[in-house]
Amino acid sequence: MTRSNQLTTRQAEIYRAICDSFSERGLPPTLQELATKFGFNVNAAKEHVLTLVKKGYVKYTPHISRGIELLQKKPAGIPVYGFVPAGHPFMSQENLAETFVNVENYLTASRDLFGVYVKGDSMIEAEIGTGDLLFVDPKQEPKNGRIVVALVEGEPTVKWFEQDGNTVRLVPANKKYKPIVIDRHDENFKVVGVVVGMIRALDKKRIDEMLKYRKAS
Amino acid sequence: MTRSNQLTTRQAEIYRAICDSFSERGLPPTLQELATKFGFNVNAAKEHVLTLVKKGYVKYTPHISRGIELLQKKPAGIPVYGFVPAGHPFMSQENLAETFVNVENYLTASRDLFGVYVKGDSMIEAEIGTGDLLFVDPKQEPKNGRIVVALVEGEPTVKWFEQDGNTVRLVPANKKYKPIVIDRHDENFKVVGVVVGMIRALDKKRIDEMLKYRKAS
DNA sequence: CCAAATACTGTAAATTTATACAGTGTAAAT
DNA sequence: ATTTACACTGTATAAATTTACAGTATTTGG
Repeated sequence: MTRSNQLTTRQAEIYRAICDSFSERGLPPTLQELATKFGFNVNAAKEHVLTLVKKGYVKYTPHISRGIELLQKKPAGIPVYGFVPAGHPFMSQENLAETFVNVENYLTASRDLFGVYVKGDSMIEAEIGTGDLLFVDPKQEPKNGRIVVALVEGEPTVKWFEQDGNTVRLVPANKKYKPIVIDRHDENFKVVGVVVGMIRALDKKRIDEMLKYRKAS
Repeated sequence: MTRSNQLTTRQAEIYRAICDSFSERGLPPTLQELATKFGFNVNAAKEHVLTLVKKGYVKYTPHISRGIELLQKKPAGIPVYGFVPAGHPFMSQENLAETFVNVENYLTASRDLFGVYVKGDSMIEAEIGTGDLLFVDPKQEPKNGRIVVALVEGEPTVKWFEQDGNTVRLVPANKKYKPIVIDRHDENFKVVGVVVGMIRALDKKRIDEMLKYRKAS
């Protein structure tokens, strides 16, 4: 048997065409479409697809249209390398990536996850600053010590959550500001959700802002 | 005309089913599949899809199988609300979301973006800690003041990048550690890429670790 | 040299899928 | 009161798609 998962030039062309179909139309191609594109017979297309299956590049569900799935989902995420393993973990074969992330499967959260941008410095001691994008899970129960997004008198805020009986304390992570103390059932108070993650663009602008704060403190 | 892009309960069910098909099988459903799933006629399915098109939820390409595309790519992102607008920006109609993020289009980076997990506390003053996932762009030129991932004698590290002529200083964001000073052309030195972003899961474990560091400092 | 893998053609049939046109009944809007 | 939107059924047809089976010619590994 030949080196089992090595693609021939032709097979790589077919594989590439399948990937292109996904990125251009969001759909796998039909066998006919492949055949037309390459100017060969439908059966040739099917054989190629079955070969790609055998070599572990795609999945194929028979008896349905467009039953091709990509197994190495490049378009759905970014390769992630574990940190440290000596040598050159980077830049080598793409295959060495441990996992692929996309936001949803990086965070443990319900389907209703949403994001809010942070404005202000009230959570700076929790390493959250202006421009950061917080991921908020509205289905999760707030617990002591978690960071939550709450509406207080119509105003949204991000704070530490602390509850003692019916008294809730919303504590900012910045000594400049005072905690908000409020009754759990207060009409003007509502926890929107629990912050389960954060993403930050580390471009020049963001870095300069970060340094500015560091110098000031 | 009724409030044009408001979905009825039934329509939302159909829309949900289309989304599910994408996330479970990586494929849009055929009209028949929709019909079977809901126990109605193919034509009912088509009408529903056309309604979703009219209301701006999906795109439909006629005459091909599975010609449904999602327009507001829920499975590829998370709705993001701008922070502040008084009232209840959250919890209301999904439509109010300003944008949808996914990692790739949140960050300005080349296609070869990859991720590495952070281990250790050497970048703690730059608000980067153990467990954070850094996004690294290997195509970007390192410039003074940027955070980079470099290989020094085979060991990968995350540091501030400072260059003066041929001398490169890799500065840790933690007073406990000393900068690494090295020649730009040194064989044992290589910049792997520039850190362009970061994502952090803010679960219980991560928060506890953050608090531990805060107390210690 | 021979077997296996590669890369196809060709015809035909079976299925799946989309479309077309004609209806039905209910509820909400004007 | 009437129109419109909604949510369907039913039958029929056409087109797209997959599958099945039978070949051909070339290259590659042992």
